[in-house]
Amino acid sequence: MQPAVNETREALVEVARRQFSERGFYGVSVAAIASELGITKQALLHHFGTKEALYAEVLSRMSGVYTATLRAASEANLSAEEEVEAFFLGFCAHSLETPGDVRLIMRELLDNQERAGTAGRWYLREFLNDLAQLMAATGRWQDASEAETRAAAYQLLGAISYFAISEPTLARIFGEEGLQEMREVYPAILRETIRRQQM
Amino acid sequence: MQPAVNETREALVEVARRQFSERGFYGVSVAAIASELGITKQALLHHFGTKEALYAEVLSRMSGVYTATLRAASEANLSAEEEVEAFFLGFCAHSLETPGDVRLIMRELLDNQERAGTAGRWYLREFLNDLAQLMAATGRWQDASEAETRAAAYQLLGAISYFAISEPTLARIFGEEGLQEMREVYPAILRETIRRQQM
DNA sequence: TCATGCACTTACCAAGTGGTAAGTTGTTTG
DNA sequence: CAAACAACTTACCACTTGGTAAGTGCATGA
Repeated sequence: MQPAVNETREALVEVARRQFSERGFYGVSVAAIASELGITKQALLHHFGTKEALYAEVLSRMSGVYTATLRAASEANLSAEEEVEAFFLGFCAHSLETPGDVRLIMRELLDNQERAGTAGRWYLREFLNDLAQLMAATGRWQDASEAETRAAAYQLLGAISYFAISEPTLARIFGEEGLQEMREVYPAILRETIRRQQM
Repeated sequence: MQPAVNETREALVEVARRQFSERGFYGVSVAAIASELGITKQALLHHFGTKEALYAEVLSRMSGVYTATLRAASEANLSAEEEVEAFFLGFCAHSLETPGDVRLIMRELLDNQERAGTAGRWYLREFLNDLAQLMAATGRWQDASEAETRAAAYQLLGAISYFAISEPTLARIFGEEGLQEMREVYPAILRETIRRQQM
């Protein structure tokens, strides 16, 4: 067994994840990541070889985020409808709580055509298929086409993600208290949308 | 009158808009923008002074995008419900047709806390208020709080935007034909969501 | 004891960054 | 004709970028 996998390496991935989510791949330098831990950039390159490799490592660990909330929603013996609702509300809670994850994924969606192949089409395929399959088990979508089911799922995913990354901007527009109000009502509005979608 | 406002300057803004939307502020160099037009970067700086100023110019011209679709939806004497539906469907069509605009705004949402103040809180405030006001005129939201109405509007805005910027990724996951299917059914699914939201 | 290897450093490097300075055109205008 | 101006150019600048090379110190193990 390997108890302390590698402290510095783990710390680097953690710092990199935060910085990449805040400023994007091009907005972050390896030196900036390393210096936050008080080491030189060459120490970082010693561990990962290239900046791309570090980014890929960060991204690959994100796989868990989506799938974890999907799995968390299917614990009790719920109906498919309840499971779908539980997943999206869980994903919403996670996104508002940890917006960095959503930001990172959003940036990857924006960039991965340019810097293509970094993480391939990654994990998202499996996740989207799982989600579509779950929704297809509900009465509303069992007779719909795959594309329709995916479109419906993607709508909700997008609504949640977009709101999560917009918080700083919304805070500037409506003030901190205005944003807070929106944060509070958002899950209820979302649940309403989900339920109406299932009718 | 000034007929040809300034050809080079206009061309620079156009090229910059495309490049910024594709690679983001940090991913684009002034030299890259200038060289696409066959001029030196100093010619660009002659026109705009700094990279930031050029970016601000690009962003300020984006104001029209949102508000134009809002205004386009309120031409005929439609009910508030129909107007809301017309706006979101129009915005969806525009976003799928011209995803560059949506990408640029999405990048700005992600970055504007870092490079704060570039365009202030910009035009989005006015637009969101107009949209919320329009929705507040419908039966569904006339008794709801401002925060709830805004949350509902932002949901739909997010669903559309997220889908529009995801096209390259979705094409890689589901193939070009899989994406095409989603593109075709998306407006109908969206309209369904809007109508159910209004019930 | 000596060799191996890991984690890390200092010292570089070429390429690229945004930006300044000082012209060089060609056109317009008094 | 001369001054002014816009629209550029070439020549720099200091700085940062990701990455390489060549070590240094230290622990482990034969």
